[in-house]
Amino acid sequence: MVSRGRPRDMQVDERVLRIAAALMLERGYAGLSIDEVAEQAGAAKTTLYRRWPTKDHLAVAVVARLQADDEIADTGDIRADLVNYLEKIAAGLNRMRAAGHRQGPSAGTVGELVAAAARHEDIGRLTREQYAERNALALALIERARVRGELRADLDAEALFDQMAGALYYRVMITGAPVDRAYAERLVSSALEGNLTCH
Amino acid sequence: MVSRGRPRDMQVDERVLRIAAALMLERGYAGLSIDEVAEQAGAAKTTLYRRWPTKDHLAVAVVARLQADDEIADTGDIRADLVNYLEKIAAGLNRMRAAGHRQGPSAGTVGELVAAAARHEDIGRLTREQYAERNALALALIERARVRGELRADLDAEALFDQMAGALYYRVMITGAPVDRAYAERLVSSALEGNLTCH
Amino acid sequence: MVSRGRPRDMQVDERVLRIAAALMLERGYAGLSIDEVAEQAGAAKTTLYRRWPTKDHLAVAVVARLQADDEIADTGDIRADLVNYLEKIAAGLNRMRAAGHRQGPSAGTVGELVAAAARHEDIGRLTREQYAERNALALALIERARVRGELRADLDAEALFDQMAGALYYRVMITGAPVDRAYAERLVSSALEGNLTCH
Amino acid sequence: MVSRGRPRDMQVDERVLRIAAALMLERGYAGLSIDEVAEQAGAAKTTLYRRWPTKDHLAVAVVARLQADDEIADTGDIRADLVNYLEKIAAGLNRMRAAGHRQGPSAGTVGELVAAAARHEDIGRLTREQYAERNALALALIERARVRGELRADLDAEALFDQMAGALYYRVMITGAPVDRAYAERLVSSALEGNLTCH
DNA sequence: AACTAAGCGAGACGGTACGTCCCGTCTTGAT
DNA sequence: ATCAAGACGGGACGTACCGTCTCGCTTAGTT
Repeated sequence: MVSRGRPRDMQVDERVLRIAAALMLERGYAGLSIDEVAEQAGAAKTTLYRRWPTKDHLAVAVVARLQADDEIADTGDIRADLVNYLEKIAAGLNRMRAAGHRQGPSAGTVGELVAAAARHEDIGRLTREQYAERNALALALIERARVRGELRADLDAEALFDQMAGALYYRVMITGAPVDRAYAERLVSSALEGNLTCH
Repeated sequence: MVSRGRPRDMQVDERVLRIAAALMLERGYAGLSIDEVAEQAGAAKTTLYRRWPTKDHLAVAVVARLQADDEIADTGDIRADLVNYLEKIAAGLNRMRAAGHRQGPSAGTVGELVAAAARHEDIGRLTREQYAERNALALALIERARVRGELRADLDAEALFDQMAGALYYRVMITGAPVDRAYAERLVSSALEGNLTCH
Repeated sequence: MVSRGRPRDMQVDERVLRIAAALMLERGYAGLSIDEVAEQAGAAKTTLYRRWPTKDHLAVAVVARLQADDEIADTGDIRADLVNYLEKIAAGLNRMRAAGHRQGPSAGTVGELVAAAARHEDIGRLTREQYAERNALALALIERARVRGELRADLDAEALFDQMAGALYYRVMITGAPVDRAYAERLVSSALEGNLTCH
Repeated sequence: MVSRGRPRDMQVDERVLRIAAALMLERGYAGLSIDEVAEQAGAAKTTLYRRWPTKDHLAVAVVARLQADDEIADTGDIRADLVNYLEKIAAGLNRMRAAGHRQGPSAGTVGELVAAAARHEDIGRLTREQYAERNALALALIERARVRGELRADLDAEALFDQMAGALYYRVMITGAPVDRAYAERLVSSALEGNLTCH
C-alpha cells in the first residue's frame, strides 16, 4: 500500500507543540486553548485534531515532551542512586509547578493530567504504561541492590518505591511542601533505615 | 456586628450539596453543572454563587463533605493505628475513584480538585490548611509512639507520614494500582521496618 | 380612616429621585439600577418598591421631574406663542438627549419611556393623560387665535399641533437632527403659512 | 480578497429572522430571547452572535425586514402621492403597535428600537442613514412638485416632511391616537394648505 | 405603659437572560 | 490526503438585575 495524497507537514507538529508548551507554562492548563494554539501556530484546527484527537491528548503530548527522559544510573550505591533518581522526578514536578498561576505551591497541571487520564481511556492506559515502564527501571535498580546484599532479602520493592515517589507527588499536589534534593535525601533515609527502634 | 437582613436558608446548602454530590459521583467533575444543580435543588443560580463563587468552590465543598471526619485512634500499637488510619484515607480515595467514568482505575476527580486548588488561591490555601490539620494528628500519633519508645528517637516523622499517605495518592492518581487494607499493611511494614540489611 | 403605623419618610423620596436622576442622566436608562439607587440613597429596595412598583415607574417619575412645567403664554401673537412653546418642548427633549451615551444625537431615554408606557398599562394611561392635558392647552391657544381671526376658521387644530410637536419628537428620536429655536421657527412658518402656491 | 473557510449558511439567517420576527410580534421586545430564538431555529447562540453582536442588533434587523420597501410613487399629484406615502409609513407603524402587549395603543417596540439606537453607536448610525435615504426620496418628490409649480417656490421641504412623518410617529409613540388614511389626509391638507387666514 | 401597625435598612432568594468561552465537527477551495 | 480558514452545533459559565421575601429595629398612634 503506497502513501497517497499530500504528506503531513512535520514542521507543524513541532510548531504546535512548542507553542502549546509555551501557553501551558505561561497560563496553565485552562489557558491552553486549541483555537489559540492553532492561530499562533498558523495552523488550522483540523490539522491539530488530525494529530491529537482532543485537547487532553495534546496536553499530554506537551507534558511528555517537557519531562526529560530520566535515565537511571546504577553506581552500586543504592542510597545515592535513589536520591539522584528522586531528584530527577522532583525536577520534572517542579517544572509543572511553575505552569500558570505564577508559581503556586501546588502543581495544578499534574492534577489536570490525572483528570485527563481518567476522562480518556487511551490516555489513561498510555500514561499508566509509561509510568509502569519507568518504575520498572527503578524496581530493577532496587532488585539489584537486594541481590547484591545492600537491601533486605525480603523487602517489598514496590511498596518501597511507591513510598518515595508517592511522597514527592503528595507534596507537589496536596500539601504544597517543597520537593528538592534535601527532601529526597530525607525520604531515602527514612525509607531505607526504617523507623522502628533497634532491638 | 449584629446580624442583619434575611438570614441564609441552611436547607438550601444542604439540598445543593446533596444534589451536587450525587451528580459528581454519578457523572464526574465535568458532569457537575451549576445550572443543573440549581434546577434540581429548586434554587436560583445566584443563590449558589452567593455561597460558592465558582464551580470549583462548590466541588471542593462537596468532596470535603464526602470525606468522613477521619478520627484517628491511638491504641498504643503504632503499627495497627497507622494501618487503620491509612485504610480510612484509602476508603475516601476509593470513593472518589468511583466518581464518573464508569469506575476507572484512576481517580480523576482527585486530580480535578488538585487543579482547582491551583486555579484559585483561596481553595489552595484552604485545602492545604485542612490537610495540614489532618496530618498534624497523624504526626502527633507518630510522635507519641516515638516518645514512648516504639519508634526510633531520631526519626523523620514528616517524611514517614508523607511516604505512607503519598503512596496511597500515588497509586490512586498515577499508577491506578489498588489501594486496600492489604496494601496499607505492606506500606506500614515497609516504612517502619526499614529496608536495609541488618548490621 | 386614621393613619396608623410609622409615617413614610419623605426625605427618602427626595434622595432617591435625586440619585436616580443623576444615574439616569449619567448612564442612561439601562444604567439606572434599583439596587444601585437603593445603595447610594442608603435606602432599602423594599422602600423603593413601596413607592414605585417597578423600575419603569421610578424612571417615569424621574423624568417627570426633569421636565419643567411648561407654562404656555398667550400674547395674542399666535406665531410667537407657538415658537416659544415649541422651544420649551425642545428644551425638555434636548435634556433627554444628554442622558447617558455621552450626548448622542438620539434621545434613547425617550424611547425607553415609550417602551415603559407600552409595558405597563398604568404608565401608558398616565402619560397619555398628561400629554392630553398639556396638549389641550396648546389646542386652546390655537383655538383662541382662530376665534380672533388670526387663523383659518376651518383649520384642523389637532393636526396642526401634531405636526409641530411631532416634528420635534421625530428629529430627537429618529433622525437625530438638531432641535432648537431656529427649527421651531421654521416649523411654525411652514405649518402656518401652508405650502401650496397661492392662487 | 478570496473567500476562505466555510461559507456562512444563509438559511440560518433566514430561519433566525423569521423566528425572531414571530417572537417579537407575539410577545414584544422583551419576549425576544436570544436563547429561545437559537433553540427554535436549531442554531447555536454563537451562530447568532456571529451575525448580530447583540440582541439589539438582531431586533433592529428583524424590524428592518418587517418594513416593506416603501416605494414612493410620483403621479404628478403631490397631495395624493403624499397621502399614499404617509399611509405606507402608518401601516408599518401600526404593525409595530401590535407587537406584544396585546395590541396597546402605543408602539413600545418602536421605542425600544430608538433606545437600541442610542445604546449602540453603530445601530444609531445605521438607522439614521436608512431614514436619511428613505426621506431623501420623499424630499425629492416634494422638490419635483415645487419645481413644476404645485408647491410654493420658497417652501421648507424638510420641515414639511418632518411635520407629516413626525405627526405619525408622535401619535404612535406618544399620544396613542390612531394613525390611518383619514389622518394622513388631514395631515396633508393641514400641511399643504396652511393655517393662516387668507389675506 | 403596653399594644399594634406600618415603615425601614439589610440582604437572601427565585428567576430570566445575557454575552462569552471553548470544544470538537463541518465545509470550502487550494496544494 | 493535507492544509488554512472559518462557520457551526453545543454546553456551561459567571454576571447583572429584577421584584419578592424575611429579618429585627424604629416610629408613631391607640387603648
